[in-house]
Amino acid sequence: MVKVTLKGDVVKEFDSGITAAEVAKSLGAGLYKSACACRIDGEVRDLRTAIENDCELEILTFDSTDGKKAFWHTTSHVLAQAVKRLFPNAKFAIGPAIDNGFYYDFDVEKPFSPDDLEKITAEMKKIVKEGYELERFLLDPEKAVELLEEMNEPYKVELCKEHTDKGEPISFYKQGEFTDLCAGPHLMSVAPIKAVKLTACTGAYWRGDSKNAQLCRVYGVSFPKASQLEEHLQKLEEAKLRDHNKIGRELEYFTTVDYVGQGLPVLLPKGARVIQLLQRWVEDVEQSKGCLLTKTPLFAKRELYKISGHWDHYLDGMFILGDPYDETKECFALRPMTCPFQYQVYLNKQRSYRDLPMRLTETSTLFRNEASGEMHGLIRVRQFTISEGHYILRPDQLEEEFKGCLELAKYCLDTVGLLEDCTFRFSQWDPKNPNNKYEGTAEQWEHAQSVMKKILDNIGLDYEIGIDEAAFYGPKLDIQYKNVFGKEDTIVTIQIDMLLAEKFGMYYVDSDGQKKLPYIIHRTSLGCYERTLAYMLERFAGALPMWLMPEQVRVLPISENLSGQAKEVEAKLAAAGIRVTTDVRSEKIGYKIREAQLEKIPYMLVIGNKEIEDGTVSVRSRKNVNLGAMSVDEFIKLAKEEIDSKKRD
RNA sequence: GCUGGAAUAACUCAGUUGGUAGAGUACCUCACUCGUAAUGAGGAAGUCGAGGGUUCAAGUCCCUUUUCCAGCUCCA
Repeated sequence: MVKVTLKGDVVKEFDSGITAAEVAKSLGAGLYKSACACRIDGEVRDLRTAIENDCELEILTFDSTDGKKAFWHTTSHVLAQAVKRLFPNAKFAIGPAIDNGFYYDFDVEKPFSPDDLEKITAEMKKIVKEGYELERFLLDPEKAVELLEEMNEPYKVELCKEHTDKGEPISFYKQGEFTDLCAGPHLMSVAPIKAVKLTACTGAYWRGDSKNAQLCRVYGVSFPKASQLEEHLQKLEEAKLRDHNKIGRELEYFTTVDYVGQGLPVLLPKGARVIQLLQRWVEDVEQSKGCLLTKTPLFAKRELYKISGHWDHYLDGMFILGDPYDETKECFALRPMTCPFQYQVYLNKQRSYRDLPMRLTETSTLFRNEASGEMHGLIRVRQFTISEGHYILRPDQLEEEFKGCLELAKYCLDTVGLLEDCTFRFSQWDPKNPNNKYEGTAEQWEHAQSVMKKILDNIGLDYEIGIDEAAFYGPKLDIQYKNVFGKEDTIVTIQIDMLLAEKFGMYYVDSDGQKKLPYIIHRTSLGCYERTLAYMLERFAGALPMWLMPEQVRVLPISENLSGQAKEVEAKLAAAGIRVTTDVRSEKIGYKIREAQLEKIPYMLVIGNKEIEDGTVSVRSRKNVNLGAMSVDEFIKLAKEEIDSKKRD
């Protein structure tokens, strides 16, 4: 007998060797029916797992993350089965569950067309109806490779061979005529997959390496109920309504022009104004934290980048002015980073340990020649402006200054409303990086990373580790943000650099009279303004916090002949420092309100004969709330409070 | 850079097997002077992204190219 501890610390006894599925069945037919996988002593397992020792057992349904994953993973097998039936020559790569569904990579002669996807979906539905049970079986590594070779699956053979040296048996899952190499866990049967949608068909490189063959990746999502699928698709549609690339254009924050070029958005007055407001605020915050503002050139001779290492590591990413390979002529490059420029400020004269830390910051426009497929709205562009700082410091100051940088970034992100959705990534080097990406020795890297780890752990920060995500000169703490499509990018980065100071000969004279190399922190406090604006537009669906709105208040006279009085109100507000306009057109009040609402204007002040008699304004907020009549002074007080507090929804 | 999708009026989109361009909104004019998300009438507006080709005839078919979108790779 085994003792199984269930949810709520309920302990039940079963015969040894009972499967998790049978335990679920004993607990209730409903639970058994909806069970997707289980967790045994904290580890996610297959429902077929036999229980031979006392353990804690949790039955995972579709409501749990891991239950969903098993469900979606099984759906990816159904997808593969359908593809095999319709396209017998397709070769299979991998087909995992992801955060919002699943995908499967196929090697096919021609990528699937939308038409093909429909046919595949129909075949999947057929397979689900056929209701196959999944069977799991184990093979010795050699036998497993043999089977996969027999099946003529070269990618699977390659995957399998990686595990053969461990000597452990290799697991397979079989449903009907279809067998796949797979670690699981999986559903007991394909029958519960009632609703399936294949959402996209794109290219993806084998093993994520662009040097390898490009495969055809089919994305999809599935649910136990059709209504859940509909709800899911509805949510995706709603998310798209927040897409900055859509509303940023509609609300006239930015536009793009064919003949200007890719990745070169044109900021319209509203977008330019928000960025101006952000920049002024960030510069003030930074200076209040002891930062010194610099203004350095936007481009420099090739020689500067040779010292910094950018010429060797980043040439493809730079815009070059001149022939990079003609050493007899002057050649310039637009700057992709500020570091080597800002170091010149430090190098301007001899520095003492007393001068450190020296916190340099700049509102810095950068140029990066991104590959043509990379550009995306305001999130990924070829020219952007970032608050970029370099703190030059003694080793003993590293921890405190690093913490200061993190506090600054968190403060900035919190103020603009993005912090709560951020995640942290400790980006480390990969000694096995095949492209010789990293400068410095293994010792230097291990040292820098262990120092950074200690600092992060002391702070108690919850972070993920990103291998091979470091900068070429050092490890990073990246603050990550997801856009409305779930794609993650870095919004803020703080980096520890123990290499570049030496390259530039940046010394300080220490208290013992010796010349020593400083450490450098590369940091941004709010990231680049274009990207931050994009995320804010998505986060607030265009209704930015009032302190950043280009137009904060609109005065709406009920009829055209009251525009004189309305203009007086406008002047009063403007004098109080509020950004305000008046809609003097001869339109109905409902029409004017509708327009102001669609433009997300925080407050609308309606003025009719009644208000003029009472000396008041009728205040309506963009949250569709009528706040009633109040005096202009009262409203100014209310508005100023909201602006000064940088309040956000 | 790679894979797939797209580009028609300022915007959102329709346009059948190839037969010569259409709606709503916005804009302009006029009337209305209005009470919390769309007043009515009229008008103007398109080299169908660009270039080439097939054809008696191309928005529609083919090729090239630019830009936009999703994904991969890369990256703030």
